[in-house]
Amino acid sequence: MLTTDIPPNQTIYVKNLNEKVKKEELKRSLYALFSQYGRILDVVALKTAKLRGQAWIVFSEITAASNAVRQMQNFPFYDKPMRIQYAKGKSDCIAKADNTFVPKEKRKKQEEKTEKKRDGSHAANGVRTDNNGAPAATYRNGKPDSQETTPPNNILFVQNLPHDTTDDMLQLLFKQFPGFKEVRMIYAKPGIAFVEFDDENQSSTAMQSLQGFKITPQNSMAISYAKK
DNA sequence: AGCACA
Repeated sequence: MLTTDIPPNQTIYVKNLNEKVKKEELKRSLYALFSQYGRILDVVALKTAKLRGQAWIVFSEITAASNAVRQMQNFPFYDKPMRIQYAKGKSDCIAKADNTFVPKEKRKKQEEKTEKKRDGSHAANGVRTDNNGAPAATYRNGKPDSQETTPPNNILFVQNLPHDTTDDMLQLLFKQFPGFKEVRMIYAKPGIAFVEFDDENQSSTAMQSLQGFKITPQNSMAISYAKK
């Protein structure tokens, strides 16, 4: 029996996570890593005995979840390969948007009755406030204007990072692009970093893909070429 | 291994 007999869900269930990573950092890194597949509505992680080492990532689209399940399968994350499946149930933030949310007390045997269609209430706005309808990432957009100000460089200059961003978090994001060499955080100046590639074609690809990428809902990465 | 939303 494969782990794939769970029906597709817009929420993915990730296990075999490194349990030493603190919860907030874990959530931020997961958000950063998985935003490349689509808009993320919520990331849930608990550190209780039963639930540590696991997380749920809620996408706005099932297709995003499917791609994430396939493409990030066994991805080495904090030195452990991620094991990814579809979640078994529906996430609360989705249920709230659905109006099918049942507060915690009557969680026991709650099954949906055969309601065919609730007209009117589609695309409900009850979704969590995490990202106010802003795109999770602008990785499909063309050239940012920061590109026009400084001539191309194999080293990128990244700004507007959360102040507790670590090299590893940035590395997770940038190392997916060919030619990645290294990340250098400037700890004396929180919020910025340099990311080096082998050549400027590669740095430019990474820049366009990650331009505006939201590491947190408040922090869109601003990427430009480093000055020579 | 472990499927929740404090």
